[in-house]
Amino acid sequence: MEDPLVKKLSLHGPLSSEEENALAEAVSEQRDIGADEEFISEGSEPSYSILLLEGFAARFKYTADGKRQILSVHVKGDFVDLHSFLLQPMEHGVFSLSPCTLALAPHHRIREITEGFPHLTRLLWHSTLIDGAIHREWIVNLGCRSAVSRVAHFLCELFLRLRAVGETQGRSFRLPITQNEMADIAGMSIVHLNRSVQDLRARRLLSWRGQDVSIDNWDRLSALGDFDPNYLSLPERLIPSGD
Amino acid sequence: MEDPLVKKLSLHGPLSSEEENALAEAVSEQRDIGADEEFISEGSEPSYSILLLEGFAARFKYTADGKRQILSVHVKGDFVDLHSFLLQPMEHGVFSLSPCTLALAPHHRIREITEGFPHLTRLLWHSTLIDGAIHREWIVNLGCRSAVSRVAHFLCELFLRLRAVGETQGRSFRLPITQNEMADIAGMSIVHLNRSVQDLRARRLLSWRGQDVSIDNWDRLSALGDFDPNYLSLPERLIPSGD
DNA sequence: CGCACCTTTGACACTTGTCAAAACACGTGG
DNA sequence: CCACGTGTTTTGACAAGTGTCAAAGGTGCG
Repeated sequence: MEDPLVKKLSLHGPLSSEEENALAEAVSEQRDIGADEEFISEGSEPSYSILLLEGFAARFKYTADGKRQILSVHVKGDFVDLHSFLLQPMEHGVFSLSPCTLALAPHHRIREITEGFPHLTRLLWHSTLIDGAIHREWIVNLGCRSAVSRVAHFLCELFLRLRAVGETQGRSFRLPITQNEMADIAGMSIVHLNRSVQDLRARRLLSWRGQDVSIDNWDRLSALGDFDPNYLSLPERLIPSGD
Repeated sequence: MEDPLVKKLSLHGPLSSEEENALAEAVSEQRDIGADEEFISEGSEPSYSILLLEGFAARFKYTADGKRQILSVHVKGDFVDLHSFLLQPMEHGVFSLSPCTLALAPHHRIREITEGFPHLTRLLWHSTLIDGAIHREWIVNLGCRSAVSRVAHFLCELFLRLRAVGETQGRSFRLPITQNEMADIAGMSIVHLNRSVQDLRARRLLSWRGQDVSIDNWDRLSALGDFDPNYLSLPERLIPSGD
């Protein structure tokens, strides 16, 4: 199937046709939205989880003094809030970084999966665990690494995750986020982020103009970002070697 | 029952006696260890998950240049690595902050639960989702908050989590961690951490001598730490009001 | 063509890290 | 019971990293 969710879950083992059906039936309606729309709000209690079919989205949270932290960035095939099935109310919001196509998976359908499809349930659970592993890596990123390293690390991560869903061309990909948003990802001011990006350009590790990012030297960029892809649980073949 | 896991999972709804039995049978052997032992290593592929029956433990990860980040702190009743059931190999280590009593839950037993006990499966899944919510809050902590706030926030969190398992006395609790470890939690140097703690003391929000912590003014400490307990999914009655 | 938003620059303040040493606490052996 | 040694906490002085403010350039779209 061309279903991006099926494609993603079966990365870690094949699905039976009953399971594929159950997944297909889990998704009810589909919705298109523009860029920069907050489509899930902190404090809400959604009755469905949202799967990203197209575009980029991000989880976020504001502090009392108005600073925004981006908690995760999501791409095609990601559930942006599968955890809302069991964890209510939402303790963060979700907004679109670009125009997006969303698919809604009502919680009662997911519940039915947990009642009748143990293997599929484990796969869904697994996908939330990878979320957790990525969170942990971000904690290291924010807690231990310098500004330039944080940016490098994030770009390496996103490159691989986009590659896993076929959204890269060679060492390039489309990244529809502003430097303001990137600053909220990397936990720094926009001015300092800008200087960090320029640093990466000056080192000839990266090109980034508008929405087009190109990694000019994977080995040095990933070394600078202290990037070890293990936490993403991706197949070996997706990880660049050499260059 | 006095089983801390049962106690914790049933915070979010009662367990049937079949479910309690299945849980009791999921735990095979029990083990005591000393302080400061790395009992799960990064890269290992454990065949069981570990439940903390007594003591304090922490997940951690080292960067290439030797900095350690603590990813989470665990207390009585926590699974320190339930995710290792589905996520292998470990992308972080786990070590004891104090002497601990551990219970081992072989993965094949957990798998049996997922085959026959959907409700219990959802509860276990739920507990890993709370882990994720805590990770997200730590991301905000490291990304957005000042040094003093980060420390205040962590202490508020731990106080409530300890309270939920009956490990507090009034506004006090035992915290068997060194300032070195606290620095690796809050993502800062030990010197700066020490000055932040002294700042909290000078403001009369906190007493912390040796392993004894006492929160002297909950309202002001939680305000300073920008602490909103929602993400912990704890019952309302555990949250202090006034003072 | 002009407006709105995004990126880039410069100057400066402030937070946090580093290094090195002193003070303190605690457990062990004499 | 005291002396000693090890690890932890605390200090001081200074360096480095990052944030803030304000303004100038760019870019793309209506």
